[in-house]
Amino acid sequence: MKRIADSTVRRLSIYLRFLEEFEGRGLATVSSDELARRGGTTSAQVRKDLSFFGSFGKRGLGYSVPELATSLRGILGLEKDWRVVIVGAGKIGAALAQYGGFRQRGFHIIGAYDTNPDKVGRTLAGATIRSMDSFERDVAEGAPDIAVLAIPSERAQEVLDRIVSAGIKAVLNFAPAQLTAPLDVTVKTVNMAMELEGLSFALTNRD
Amino acid sequence: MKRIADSTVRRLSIYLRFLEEFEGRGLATVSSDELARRGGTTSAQVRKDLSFFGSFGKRGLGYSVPELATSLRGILGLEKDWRVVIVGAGKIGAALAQYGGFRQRGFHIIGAYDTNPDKVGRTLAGATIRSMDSFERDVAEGAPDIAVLAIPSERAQEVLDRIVSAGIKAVLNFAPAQLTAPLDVTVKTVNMAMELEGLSFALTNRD
DNA sequence: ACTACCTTGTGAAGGAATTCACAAGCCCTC
DNA sequence: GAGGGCTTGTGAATTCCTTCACAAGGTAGT
Repeated sequence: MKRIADSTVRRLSIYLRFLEEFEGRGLATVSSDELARRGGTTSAQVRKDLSFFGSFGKRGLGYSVPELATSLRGILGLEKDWRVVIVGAGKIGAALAQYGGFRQRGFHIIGAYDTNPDKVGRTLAGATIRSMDSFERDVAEGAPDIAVLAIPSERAQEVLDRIVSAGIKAVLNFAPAQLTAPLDVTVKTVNMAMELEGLSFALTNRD
Repeated sequence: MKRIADSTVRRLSIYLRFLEEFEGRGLATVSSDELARRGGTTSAQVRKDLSFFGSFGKRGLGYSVPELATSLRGILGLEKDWRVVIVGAGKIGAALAQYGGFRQRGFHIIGAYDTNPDKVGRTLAGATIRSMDSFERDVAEGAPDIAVLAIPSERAQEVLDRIVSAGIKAVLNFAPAQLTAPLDVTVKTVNMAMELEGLSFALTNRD
């Protein structure tokens, strides 16, 4: 398959969110134009995004809401249940663990880790917090698909290396650090400091 | 000034982070190549990014670490102290308020809001949580620059509208919703659900 | 069944961002 | 102070992404 741009995948997420809203309201069909308006893009963009994966609409009519929603869930891999471990049970890790959208979309938290002995043994979103000592063993056994990295940036690369060598191929990183990983491991970084600095830039440099 | 791409601004943030690390280690100069390696980009990209704002290096030598750091702080508007209000004192809002990188980089939380009466009156990161009733009045008085929006998506647009009409020009949104605002208001959205779906896509569609 | 009207799917055009490649400039040594 | 070795700054080339524009195909009404 041709390489799909990151921006395209992000928009598919957005479209799916609207489709689910429409599904809930019982709408039968939707046009690329409606999806575009709600998603802050253009109808041509919507059609082009979808065209990478096939042909889902009916000319003259638009898209069937439930069918397109199902197709998008398939494309995004959301029909599968993903197994997630949270590494770092501090403020951010705990907030994430309790974030409802997680489980709702098929991301199941099967484990949580922290190096702080005070935290080990407590529960977080239904999972018992464990020490990192057992990490590799647990991963071999529980086969998580995704690791959420929520620890201070000083130790982020080091822990990422452990995650990678344990065999996990997808990481959502919240440490404000630029991390390196092999090409077959996908790392997405959510960097609040960077977003704030983007706002600072916008406020400083407007016309 | 020519329009600066979002991606450029994000990279400037990254460069600045490395420069501050180098500053701490007492390094005097750095080349575009070193910055590129650490930032996961190319030396040409680094030089091009900087060239939009001026000429900061010495040919044959590289960049003075403290000088470039100062220049970047200036470009990003970080020499100023920004006044931030947090709207929504739930799990995410609370985690954000306590995030250390905030104050450290000159973002000062001057207020917090929640509609839940149980939460009103408690303190969050040194600020007393207030009811939204006084929001407009408080904004007129305290003149915050940035609002952090951490409420459920159903009410996000409505609250954003209040933020906008109160006169705030920069918003960091954590609700998984596509929001619309006037062009002179900058909205950055951090959408965890979208990032997770991006990982799901990557895991599903790899070669 | 014919016509009028929509909306998709997609090559082609256009625009934006990245990478290339090299002249210009600075330092250091001899 | 001339030459060699680096590294910057930047037009030009390239690659990537978005927008345009329209033929193809479907619906609905008569």
